Amino acid sequence: MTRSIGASKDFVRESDSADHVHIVLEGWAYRYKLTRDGRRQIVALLIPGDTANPDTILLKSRGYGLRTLTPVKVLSMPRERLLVLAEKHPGIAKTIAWLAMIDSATLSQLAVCLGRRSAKQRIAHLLCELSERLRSGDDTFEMPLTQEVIADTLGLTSVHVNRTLQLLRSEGLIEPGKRVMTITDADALCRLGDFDPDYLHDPRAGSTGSDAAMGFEQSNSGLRAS
Amino acid sequence: MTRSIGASKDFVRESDSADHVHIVLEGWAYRYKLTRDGRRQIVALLIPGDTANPDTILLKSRGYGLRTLTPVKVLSMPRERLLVLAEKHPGIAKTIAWLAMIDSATLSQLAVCLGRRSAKQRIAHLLCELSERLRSGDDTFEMPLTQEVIADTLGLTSVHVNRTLQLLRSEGLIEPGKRVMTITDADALCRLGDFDPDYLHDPRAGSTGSDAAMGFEQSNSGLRAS
DNA sequence: CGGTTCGTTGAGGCCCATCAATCTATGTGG
DNA sequence: CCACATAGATTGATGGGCCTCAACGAACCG
Repeated sequence: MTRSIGASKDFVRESDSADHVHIVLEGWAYRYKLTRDGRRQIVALLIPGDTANPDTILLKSRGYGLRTLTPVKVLSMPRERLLVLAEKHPGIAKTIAWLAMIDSATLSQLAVCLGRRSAKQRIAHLLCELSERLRSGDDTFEMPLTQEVIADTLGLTSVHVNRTLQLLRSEGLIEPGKRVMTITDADALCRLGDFDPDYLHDPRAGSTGSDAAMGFEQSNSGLRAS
Repeated sequence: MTRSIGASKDFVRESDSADHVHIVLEGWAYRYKLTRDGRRQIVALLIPGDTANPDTILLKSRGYGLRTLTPVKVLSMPRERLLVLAEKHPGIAKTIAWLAMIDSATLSQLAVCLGRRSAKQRIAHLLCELSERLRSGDDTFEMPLTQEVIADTLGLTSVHVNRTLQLLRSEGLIEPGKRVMTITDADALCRLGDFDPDYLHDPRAGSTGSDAAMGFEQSNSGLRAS
């Protein structure tokens, strides 16, 4: 059920049949889409704990690929088993829906970045988001992202990412290292990137006084069951 | 439970408490997000049948607003009632999850447009998508979209949208009219926009031979119940 | 030690934003 | 019915952010 995969490996291709849901347990990966002319847009960066393809549970989407950045350990579950579980346990069904909704919210944020922010702002926003999601506590965190990966995430070119990173460094906001990023001025970076740290913390709305909601399990990790 | 709203009205603001789910029954609307400096990114165009805020069911997202384009009739349901229904009826729970996943898929497409396509391609893609979603059959359809709305959807300015529309017209691909759009050369437009008509037709994956899946209701409209 | 990936730097140019003005259509009130 | 206001479409001029092409350096690895 769990699988170890090397770095830089496509473990789901666009053409694959979408019959398994994958959860990243260790390492980094990403979800991406390709245009006909070969350009790439990374649609989600996946860190430990993330569900790589939440929509596979109900959709024959097949519209994207999944690729590892580092060596990765994934938990893979057959879609149909999840469907059985979801039917029997409302808590699991709810968790699945919740994952999809988190995905939507994250993608909306990405759309704002891609559509309405400058390169500087996009990078600032991405770094704030990663720092937040990794909960590094420290302002320094491992970031195994190639400049080209950053570019394909933010709709830029690697050349321009390079120059923009240097710009941010020269302004004292960040200090990039090898596979490591240090945020020197978190406040300024958040302001620049128009980053709202709350949008990730969306607690489940279910627990606000509704009897119905109380019937659901409150665990955040309904999919971790073997 | 159903409400009629005039044109160009915010019926949900970013700051509103997110306690109702809205389904568009008639008219056009959109979901949008604002940046701190006042720029706007439209994150979803809503046509009759669309759920305006599927994520509200489980998330206290509140990160976007909803605004009408034309006079609109919406069906609004309290979030908590949907939670109760979802718990009792797996089919409804599944429909809710399904809506969220469709939303993700659509947003992924948008991200590709915003990140990796030229203005010409973005507009071509949008028009192909609208034509498909409206199932107009005909190549002419009502399209109550301001050039500024198109711009805010595609991450452009209205000025550039104007010029690009003229360009597409001069190339014989489209024929814009007042509140109406005619697609003159659908094949060329799809090719230009790299449009895949299948990505919208995602049938539910549940019905492919799984006993578990068969247990779910197959209706596409689990939310239309009063 | 040669190959490969990734980062870095430079020159040049285009796509699209910005600013601003004009024009049209629509509607509104007197 | 006309004067006026407003929203949206159109057009021009200008500039800049980012892309493209290209070359080189640096780190890593078998």
